Amino acid sequence: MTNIKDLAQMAGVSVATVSRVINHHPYVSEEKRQAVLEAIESSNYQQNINAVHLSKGKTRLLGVVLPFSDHPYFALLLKGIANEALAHNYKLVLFQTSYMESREIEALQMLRQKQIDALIFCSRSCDWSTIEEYLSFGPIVFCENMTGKPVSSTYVNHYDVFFKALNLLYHQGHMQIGYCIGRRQGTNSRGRALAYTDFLNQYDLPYRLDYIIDECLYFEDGAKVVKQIKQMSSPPTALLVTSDQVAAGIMTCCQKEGIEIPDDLALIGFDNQPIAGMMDITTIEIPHLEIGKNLFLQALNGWEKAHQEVSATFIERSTTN
Amino acid sequence: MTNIKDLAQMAGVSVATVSRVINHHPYVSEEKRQAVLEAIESSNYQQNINAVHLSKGKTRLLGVVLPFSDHPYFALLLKGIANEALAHNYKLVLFQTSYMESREIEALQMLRQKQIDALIFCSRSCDWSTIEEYLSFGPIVFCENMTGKPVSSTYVNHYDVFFKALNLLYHQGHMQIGYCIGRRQGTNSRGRALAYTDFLNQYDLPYRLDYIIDECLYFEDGAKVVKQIKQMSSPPTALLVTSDQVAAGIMTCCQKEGIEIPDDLALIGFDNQPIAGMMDITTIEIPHLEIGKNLFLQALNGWEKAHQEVSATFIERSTTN
DNA sequence: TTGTAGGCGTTATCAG
DNA sequence: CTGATAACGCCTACAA
Repeated sequence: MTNIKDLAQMAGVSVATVSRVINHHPYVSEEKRQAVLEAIESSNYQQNINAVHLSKGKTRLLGVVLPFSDHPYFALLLKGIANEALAHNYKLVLFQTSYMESREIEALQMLRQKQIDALIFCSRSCDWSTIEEYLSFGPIVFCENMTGKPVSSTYVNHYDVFFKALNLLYHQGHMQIGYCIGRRQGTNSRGRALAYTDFLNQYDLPYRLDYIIDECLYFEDGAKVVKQIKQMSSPPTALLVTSDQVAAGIMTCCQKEGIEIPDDLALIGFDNQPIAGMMDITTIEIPHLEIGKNLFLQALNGWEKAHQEVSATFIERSTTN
Repeated sequence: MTNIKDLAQMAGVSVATVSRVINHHPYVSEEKRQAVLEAIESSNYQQNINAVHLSKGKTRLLGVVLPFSDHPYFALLLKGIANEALAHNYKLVLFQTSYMESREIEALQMLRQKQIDALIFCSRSCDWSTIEEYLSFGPIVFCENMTGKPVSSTYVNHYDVFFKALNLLYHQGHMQIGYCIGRRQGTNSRGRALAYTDFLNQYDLPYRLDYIIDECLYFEDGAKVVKQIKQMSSPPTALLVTSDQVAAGIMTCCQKEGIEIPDDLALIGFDNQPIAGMMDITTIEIPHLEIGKNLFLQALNGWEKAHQEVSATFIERSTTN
């Protein structure tokens, strides 16, 4: 492997000059520049990026923490981040955590050790106190409302969105509304849970534990939901489903089981994924790509803390009355 | 940021000794070890990983090239790789290419610049001649049959699998068989195309261009397929669909359109994804996780070239006769 | 415009 | 067992 020292010798200049032409610095005579360029060409020179990293203290590597990449929500977030990273010549290091705290800590460690310049948490399991220990090692940004904390965040106000959706169903005549969610933990899920209880209180509706169905992530989870509903003596007449995939699965199963949609069961999905369009599912669109883009930019400008709320759009289709 | 020089001073030893205890080398007196450990503790020392990389010439970073991560096939491959990477304390750098050659080349460049130790191509667009230029910079492994080339590969014999599936359909009485595929390019797709034409020739069946439907990747693409089929004067009676997601989409649309499955249209999916189980779709199981694991191991043991064929399993369910 | 030399933080070799 | 010291390859004052 030839290095800049070799190049310097070949071109009859100093290493500094070689470095200058490599990094497109001004103040290099055209003559020497050509000599260096020629040396690079003929020697098949390749910069050792690790040396650059060591010297500069930066890697142009950005960490992305997410539980799994095969769920459309995270896959789209990832795509949004990746697009912007590409534009800024950054690469992504992926941390698939399965919600395991230990893997999140691995990511934080890499930040601490300077192997990545910044870190994006698309979702997290660890406490804020854990995060706090690593704040000084580089920018850490979040896809959940972190207002008040000394970090940046881009998020959807899930409380609001949920509350509005519930109200909408209520005004369509539904008194028995349930919801399906991926997991109960997490800021976003808790925001939704709060909206749900607040909604129930507002209209003096009973809180029914079995109206909340969790671990709903994929299409096939729709089967589980329908099965559970069928066993209820007084099933919900409407369901808020936090993923269009699951909503589609529910719809498919309902057809088999003879449950009419929306008459027997109204459905509101989330994300406005293509599958929702195809199956004509009422849904709430979340601008994943935009969120991903913003997360990246916040990570890039780590010093200026900001909290950006993005809005969701209601898209009415045939699964609501 | 304190470094090992500082530690050495604090502990009253040399940097070499500090390095030894950090790297758990033998031959360090317990006394000095303790001194160093204390210094590390009190100084909140953190190793600068970039310096280690430069010194060792390795990064414990592995590149993974795939077109998109939101497709179950690639997401599962990725998961398999990630699992094994975790076990070996490697991290993954993701290259989402959208089949763009330029991004594949970025990945190859990172290998050349030693920012990653090895590279896995889950799918590729670039020519072998391009790959060839980078062979000397580190292990490159493929998820397609690369027998004869000086690299490692783990793959499914798609020709065989396709041929067998077609024969099965034929012996169930189907003479008009079509197939849906993600894209026409790529070794795997070409293997399937070849199996298809060989099959047709074997039974002297006509080659109908419109029986081959490409760009079928997601559930929602099923709508497109059904629409196309409905327009044909003589539609296929059976369809080989290279993704269960798409097969499920087709099935869903067929129900709407009153097309009976399997009587009007038999369906064989691919991958044995959960959705296939839920919808009782006949499918061909591919051991993605195992393939991912093997790809990782091949990348790790880059010097020994190997080509491993993994087998697929036929799972008969209700979408075939 | 150019070159020298020191620094980035570790690892590893080689004497002792 | 331990410590100098030379790599690793590049960047960048600083001096010329």
